[in-house]
Amino acid sequence: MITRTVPDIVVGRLPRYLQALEHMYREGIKTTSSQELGEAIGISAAQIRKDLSQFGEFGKQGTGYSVAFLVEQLQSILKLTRIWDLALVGMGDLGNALARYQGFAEHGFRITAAFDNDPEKIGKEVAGLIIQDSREMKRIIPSLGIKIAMLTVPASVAQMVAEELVDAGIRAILNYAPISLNLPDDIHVENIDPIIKLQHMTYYLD
Amino acid sequence: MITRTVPDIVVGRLPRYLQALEHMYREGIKTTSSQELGEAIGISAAQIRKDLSQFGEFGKQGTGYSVAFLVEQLQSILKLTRIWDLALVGMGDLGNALARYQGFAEHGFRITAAFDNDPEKIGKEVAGLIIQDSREMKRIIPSLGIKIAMLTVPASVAQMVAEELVDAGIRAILNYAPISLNLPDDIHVENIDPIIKLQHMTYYLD
DNA sequence: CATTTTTTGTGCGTATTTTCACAGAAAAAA
DNA sequence: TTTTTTCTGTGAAAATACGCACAAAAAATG
Ligand SMILES: NC(=O)c1ccc[n+]([C@@H]2O[C@H](COP(=O)([O-])OP(=O)(O)OC[C@H]3O[C@@H](n4cnc5c(N)ncnc54)[C@H](O)[C@@H]3O)[C@@H](O)[C@H]2O)c1
Ligand SMILES: NC(=O)c1ccc[n+]([C@@H]2O[C@H](COP(=O)([O-])OP(=O)(O)OC[C@H]3O[C@@H](n4cnc5c(N)ncnc54)[C@H](O)[C@@H]3O)[C@@H](O)[C@H]2O)c1
Repeated sequence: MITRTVPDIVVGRLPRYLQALEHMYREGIKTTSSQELGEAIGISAAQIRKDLSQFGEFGKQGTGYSVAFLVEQLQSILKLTRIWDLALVGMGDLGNALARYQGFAEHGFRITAAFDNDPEKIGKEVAGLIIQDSREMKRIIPSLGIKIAMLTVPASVAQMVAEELVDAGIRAILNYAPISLNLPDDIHVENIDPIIKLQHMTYYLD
Repeated sequence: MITRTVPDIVVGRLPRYLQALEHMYREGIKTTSSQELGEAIGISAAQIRKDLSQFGEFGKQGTGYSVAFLVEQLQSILKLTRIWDLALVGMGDLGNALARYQGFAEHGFRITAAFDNDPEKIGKEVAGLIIQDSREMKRIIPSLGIKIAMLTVPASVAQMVAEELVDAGIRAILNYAPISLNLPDDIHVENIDPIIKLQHMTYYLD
């Protein structure tokens, strides 16, 4: 049996399935179908079944899927059955909002270290975290085994700071700076940029 | 001449081209090529040329593209040659960070109205905006001609508030709540959700 | 117990998206 | 001027992604 590598576009949809399923779980819904799940998130039922079939058989004909079981399976596929430590770099307005956001902890992501290079900010506490000097990243990040960073520094320094993060052993970066980072191929970068999203939407407006 | 409708996936890449080109412009770079632009953002040169060819011929053989001219053209295609007014709904941590973010204004997006339903917050000022009662959305939004909203309320009320926004004449929503909104097909919704992005990345990590 | 209904997993055809590769235009070099 | 180099725009090919439609399994109904 050959283990075909799963397309990234499929992997990218799994968290959306998981989000909807966890919502159903909280609502007390025990069972769902590809049809119902698809309607909830605007994806065709066939697509969902095809995507899931990449990883195994999780449903029962005539019945559909057990919500709790499918949540478990998706968490396992996405490696969410452990706690992931995060580094947060750049404690300005956005960094502070992220530090206080409860959603990360609720989903097994723990912000374990916060960094800035502003002497005024270093040493201050935010949401139970002491802001540390970003010159210490290379020492602290490996010592805590952190593999994922959220980058909320100004665009002008984002590339440089990203390189420092990679140097410190970071393997994945969630980049909020409005610039595309140029990093080695084995570093996973995802971008969050509201301007890009707004510009996408204006195309369709008058 | 048939005006083939441009694939959404192509439209979605244009803001990224624009971002990189504006960066080049600020750096004083006058001319670029599909090759160079592609390397800057990690997209193949052929892809960029194909995408642009959907809208016209913007380059010169042997020379490439004038950065300033291509910026102008992309802005025009994406309808960015005007100011877009935005409504910001939900003035918690994230809403406040967004209200203070300068990037919107720098790109022609003006947050014109901010709403919340918390009596403690209504009337307060944030970044020059007076927070208004969200019960007034239906009156205020049309009166200011606002078509785009950023939604930063708790997930539990996001669907309801989104429907109120549509009712108030909003045509496009940038949704930060971790839930998929169910709205009429002609409303453009884009989601920003860091958890979804992190869960995508963990798949590739050990 | 037989029949009908529901719903999965998937083979296969279709549609969409990406890449290739090259003619031709402009610029640079000879 | 002629030749060489550079780089676009685009058909055609290749690769990827999507969706239909159905056998098979389970549950519900009669
Ligand atoms: N605020 C928002 O809502 C928002 C929204 C979208 C994107 N962004 C982007 O996110 C980033 C941060 O935005 P912000 O509004 O919080 O900006 P900000 O200026 O408030 O914060 C940036 C922080 O980064 C720190 N910093 C600067 N250089 C550093 C370095 N070399 N190492 C470590 N820390 C450093 C600064 O001291 C500051 O605390 C920017 O790139 C911005 O474009 C912000
Ligand atoms: N804070 C973050 O960094 C962050 C990151 C990602 C996503 N989010 C999401 O963004 C949303 C807001 O996050 P937050 O941390 O700012 O939460 P928050 O609780 O600080 O703010 C929510 C705000 O919405 C207001 N609100 C509640 N019901 C409302 C209604 N019916 N009409 C108008 N306003 C209403 C509240 O009064 C509050 O001011 C949440 O859905 C959250 O999951 C937040």
